[in-house]
Amino acid sequence: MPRPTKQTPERGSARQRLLEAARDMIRAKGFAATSVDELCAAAGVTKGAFFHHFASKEALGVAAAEFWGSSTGALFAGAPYHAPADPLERVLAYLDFRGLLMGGETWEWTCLVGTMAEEVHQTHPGIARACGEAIFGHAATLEADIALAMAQHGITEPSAASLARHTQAVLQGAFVLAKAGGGVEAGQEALDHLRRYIELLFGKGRS
Amino acid sequence: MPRPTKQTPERGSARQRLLEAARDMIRAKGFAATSVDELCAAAGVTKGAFFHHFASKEALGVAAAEFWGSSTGALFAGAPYHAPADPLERVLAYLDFRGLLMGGETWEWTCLVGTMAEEVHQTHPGIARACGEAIFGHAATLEADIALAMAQHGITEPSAASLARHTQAVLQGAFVLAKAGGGVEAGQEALDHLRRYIELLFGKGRS
DNA sequence: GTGATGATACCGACCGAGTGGTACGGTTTC
DNA sequence: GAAACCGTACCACTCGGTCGGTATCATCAC
Repeated sequence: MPRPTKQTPERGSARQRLLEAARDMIRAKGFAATSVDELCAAAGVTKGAFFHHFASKEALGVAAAEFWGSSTGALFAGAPYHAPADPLERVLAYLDFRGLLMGGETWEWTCLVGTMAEEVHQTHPGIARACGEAIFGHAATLEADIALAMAQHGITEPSAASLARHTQAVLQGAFVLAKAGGGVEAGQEALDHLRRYIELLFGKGRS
Repeated sequence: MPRPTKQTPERGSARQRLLEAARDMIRAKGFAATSVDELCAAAGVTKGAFFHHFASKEALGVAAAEFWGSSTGALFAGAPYHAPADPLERVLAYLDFRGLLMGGETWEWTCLVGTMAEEVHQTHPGIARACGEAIFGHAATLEADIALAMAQHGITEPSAASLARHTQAVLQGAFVLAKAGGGVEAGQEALDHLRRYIELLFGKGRS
């Protein structure tokens, strides 16, 4: 069966399994150190299937970044941090949610596109662009709540877009320090500082 | 001539040139994508020389991380940001200095040990450990000034060590966003937020 | 002074194990 | 039966690493 139905492109197919294997293996070993053969073995497919779905290893990298963007997009869209009525509370709840996500092995809770961007930004511009779209696209989903909170508190100083990007910078930095030996604690610590920064920016109080 | 003199172990020698080539090439292409052959060609040495000085490619990675730690250590020790009499001003001057360092191609001003840690944390624990020592060792050099500033302003909330580590988290995150397409502007933006956080923490004023 | 010894630094051909990628045949689905 | 899907065998090449050999110099017995 090439495609189960027309509207659900590839559910559980070889392509899907390859993307999932790539997501996990690249997070653990990096892009260059992940070989096509290993990927096929992990996904339970043959090399013929790989190069049927992806023109090259680089094309898989781009697809993996896009897959990451859409799957995490769905995760965050359905997350409970959107519940609070107050926009600032929603932003702080987002940070708490990111903290809850930090558990298990390091590669399980760190970011695929951050890792890939750091590694291939010079050698594979196409992959780097896809990674950038995932990161800055996710940052953009925070912008509305931040802008609302700023308007509500009469703040204009750093732009909402800039502050949204900064949350991602801190998270990416937290991942690096965690991998450098800081572990989950380093991640939580960075989140604590980011939360304190935002609380200070918005006058320390709530609502 | 094996060694020019006894007290200067390897000045401009093959080992030194290999470490410098590794510093630049790994920052641009990552550790796994940097081959020993390319490294030798860039350093102008043969493969025999490489494996005379380093037992393996992994050993070179460890040595490169240590080399990065000592060379950047010397750079920051001699930097002008230590001049101000006020400790808080020294901390803020450090951030300004980090901003001044951001220029040219991305790989020229991003961090070797952050890049390597992100890539090899799972596959080469020895390299990851050396990277961690470089990062957290550098953070420790900021701790004294931060502690002094905190005492002077009567602040106890986040520990000086934690805040020092956070500066490095923000910097590493800034590098990731820059590589993901944000460029130098993303780096400067993150530094601006970090500076604002510290100013807010210390009561917005100076001295 | 001289020759033997040994250590350090380096050269470069070579090796087996992978590497990304291809060719092509077969099978399944519409 | 066309097209998508996938399996197998294979290819040229590159990878990290090895190994025998050489060149240079310090040391020291004689």
